[in-house]
Amino acid sequence: MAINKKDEFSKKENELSDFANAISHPARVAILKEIAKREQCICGEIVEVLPLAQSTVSQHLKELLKAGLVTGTVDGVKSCYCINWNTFEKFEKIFNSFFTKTNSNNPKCC
Amino acid sequence: MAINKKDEFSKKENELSDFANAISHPARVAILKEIAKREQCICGEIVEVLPLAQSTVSQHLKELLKAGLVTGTVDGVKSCYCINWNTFEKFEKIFNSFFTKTNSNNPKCC
DNA sequence: ATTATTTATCGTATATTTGCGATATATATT
DNA sequence: AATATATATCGCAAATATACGATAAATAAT
Repeated sequence: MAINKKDEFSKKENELSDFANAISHPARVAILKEIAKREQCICGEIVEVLPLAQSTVSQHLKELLKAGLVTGTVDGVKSCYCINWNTFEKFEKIFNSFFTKTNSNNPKCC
Repeated sequence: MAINKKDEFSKKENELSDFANAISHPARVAILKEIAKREQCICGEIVEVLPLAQSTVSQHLKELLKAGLVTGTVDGVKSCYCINWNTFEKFEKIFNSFFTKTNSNNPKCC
């Protein structure tokens, strides 16, 4: 883009969009699903399941880490990833506070 | 990207990531917030509030429409937008079914 | 009829994302 | 020590997203 305008928005707006951005690609949804299913997951197991190259999966995992949706620990040569439920809870709270469905069946709505 | 691999993922994974993608920019979060606050919102009122050009806001609204997060009706020269709560409910269901927090305080997790 | 207002669309520039192969790095195995 | 294995990072190409000004289109006001 010409200029990045994200700073012009509030912190909460950015927190919410950052979280959403982390799950805005089906590969990252699939990765989270895989980790959640197994409770914890070795990187290689994710690579096996996904239709993507190892380096690409590694990049997606890095993004999920940066956004705080997963935690990662090194276990020898292997890397173990888990869901960071705290972040999910935080997101749920922010999400609800923003979009409280106060007037869902308002006749004025189009 | 070299090749778009989104087709390789399931329909549900794509539905979830598409919804998340729609709210993955603070401008779109701010737009949704503004509409939710006023129950319904004329395009011009959103443009007034946001730090973006009219054409840019229009583009963001188009994306929100495409993703089904808002509905839009024409009222003379003006355009009226409302939150489509059905989509939000649908998202909530898919989101919960994917990430059921079955083992949140599992000691195995890292 | 002409002009003003409102919003959508087009064209364009730039930034970011996605994806992969190649390579680096770090631990395990022989 | 040499080799194998697992994962992260680098560099690049291509696709998308973001942003704006200019313009089109459609209705309202004069």
